[in-house]
Amino acid sequence: MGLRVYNTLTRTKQDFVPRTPGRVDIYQCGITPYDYTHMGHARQYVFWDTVRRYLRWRGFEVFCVQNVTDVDDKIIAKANERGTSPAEVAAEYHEDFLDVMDRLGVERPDVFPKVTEHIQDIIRVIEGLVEKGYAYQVDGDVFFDVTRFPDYGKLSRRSPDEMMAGARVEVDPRKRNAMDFALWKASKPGEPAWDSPWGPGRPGWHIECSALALKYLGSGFDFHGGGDELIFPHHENEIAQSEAYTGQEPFARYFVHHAMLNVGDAKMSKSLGNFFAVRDVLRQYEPGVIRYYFASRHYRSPASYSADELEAARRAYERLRSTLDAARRRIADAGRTGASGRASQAPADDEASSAGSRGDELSKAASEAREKFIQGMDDDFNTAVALAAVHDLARSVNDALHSGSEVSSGGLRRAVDTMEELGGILGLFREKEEGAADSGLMDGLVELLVQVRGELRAKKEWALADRIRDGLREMGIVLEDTASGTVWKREK
RNA sequence: GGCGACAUAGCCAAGUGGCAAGGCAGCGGUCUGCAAAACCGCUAUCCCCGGUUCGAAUCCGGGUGUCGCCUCCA
Repeated sequence: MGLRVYNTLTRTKQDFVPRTPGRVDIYQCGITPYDYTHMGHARQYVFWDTVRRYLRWRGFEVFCVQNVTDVDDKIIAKANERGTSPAEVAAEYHEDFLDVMDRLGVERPDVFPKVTEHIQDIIRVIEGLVEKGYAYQVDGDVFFDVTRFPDYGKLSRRSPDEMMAGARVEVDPRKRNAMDFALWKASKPGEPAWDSPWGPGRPGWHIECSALALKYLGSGFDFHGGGDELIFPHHENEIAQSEAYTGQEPFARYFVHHAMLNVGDAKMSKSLGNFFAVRDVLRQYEPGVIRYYFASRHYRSPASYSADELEAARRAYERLRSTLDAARRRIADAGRTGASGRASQAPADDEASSAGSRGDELSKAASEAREKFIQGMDDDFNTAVALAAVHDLARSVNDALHSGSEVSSGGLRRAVDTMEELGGILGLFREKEEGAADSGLMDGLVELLVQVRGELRAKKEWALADRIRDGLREMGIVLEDTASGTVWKREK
C-alpha cells in the first residue's frame, strides 16, 4: 500500500499518483511579511518540511515552490505608520521568517519567488484572461468574471448564489457580479505601482499564486498546500484563474489544507493580535520541542496552542533524547572496553549469546518501528502515529539498556540509527552540540564537582554528595547515577 | 442566514466495522545509599438519543456543544 492523501477537491483520502513518476511538485502559499512569523505559520511550514523529507526518504524527487507576497495593503499600511517604505517592511519580516525557519530546521523551498520580482509574469496572465473574456477592466482595475467560469465553487463546494445570500460585505458597484475579484488594482497616490496595460497599479491577492505556480511548475502539479482558511476565496480563485487561463484542469492534483492553530478558542492570527511569535517561543524551547509539538497532532485537526502543551512536548522530547544519549553512551563504552564490557561487540545475528538475542530483539523492534512509521506517514501524513513508532522503539531501547543483561552493540546501533533516521524525518534530534563559548569552563567545573561527589559517595558521605547534586539541580544541571557512572546534562 | 469541520481518560492525541496507539500528569511496584532516569502495572459506559449490522468510537438519522469559512489571513 502506498501513500494516501486527503484531497480537499474530492473531500476524500485518495491514492497518491504523481504527475511525473518518481517526482513530486509542490506549491505552497507563502506568507505576507508584515509582522513576525508566528506559531500558526510554523505549523504549516514544519508540516510541509516533514512531508518533503518523508517523500524524499521514500525515493521521490521533490521540488517545492513557495511565494512571498511582498507587496500588499497591510505592508503598505505598516510602512506608512512607520514612515518607511513597503520594501523595507517586507524585507525585515521576510528576514525574520527565514531566520526562524532555518532554526526550526525547515528546508528552504527550491524556488522562493517574490511577487515584486514577477510583475511581468503576473501581467501576462491577466492579459491572457482579459483576451479570453474571463476578465474585464473598470477604470484602472481588472476583475475576474466568475460567471464565465462554470466550475467556480468546486473546491469550496459553494455556489456564487449561496454566497451572495449570506454576503456580509457591501459590493463594489463596478463589479459585474458580487463574487468577482480583483486581478489588478489601480494604485492610489503614494502606493507602490507598476506600469501595466491598464495603467499603474499592483496585482490582486490571488493572481500571484496562479502566475508563479504556472511559471515554475506548470499546470497539473501535485500538491498545493495552505491553511484551510484559504480554501475560500484564495484557492477557489486560483483555480478559476489558472484553469481559465490555461484551459487545462486540474490546476493542482491534490489540495492539501492544514487546520489552524488556535489560542484558546480563537484562531491565532496577525490581525487578531493574539499570536505567539516563533522567535519568542524559540527563546524558551528548542526547535525539536516545537517540532515534536506539531508532529504529535494530525495536520488536519485544529490545535490549541498553550504553554502547558509545549511543556508536555518538551518532557516527551527529553525522554526520547535521553534514551538516545544513554544508548550512545553504551555503544561508546562498548567500543572502549571491547567484548569484556557491558555491551559486547557481538554482531546482532549472533544467536548463540544472550547479547545476540538482545540485539535481535532490538533489530526487530527497529524494523517494526520503521514499518509503523511508514504506515502512519502513508496514511495522509499521520505524524502522530509516526511519532508513536519512535516512542515504541525508545521503550525497547530503554528496556534493553536497563535489563542488566548484555546488549550487542550491533542491535543497539541499529536501533539508535533508526530512531535518528525516523526522528530526522520529523525534524527531531537536530540540535547542535552544546557549543557556547564559555561551555568549556562550565563543563570542566561540572566534571570536577561530579568527580568530587563520586569520591564522597565512595566514602558514603551522602549528605555532602546530595548537597552537590541538589545545588547543581538548582542551577539546571541534572545528575543521574547510572550503572556505568554518573552522567549529567543541562535541563533545557 | 449559507457552507464545512470537529466532539475519544485529569490533560494532549491517534484510531473510517472486529478485544481503544502514543505522550503529559497521577498512583502502586522494581532498581537506587536516597534520588533521578528507566522498566512493569493501574486509571475510558469513545457528547446524547435512535437506527443499520453477528459486531459501531468508526456507517446512517436526529439533538446538543465547539470551531472555521462566507472580509485580510498560514
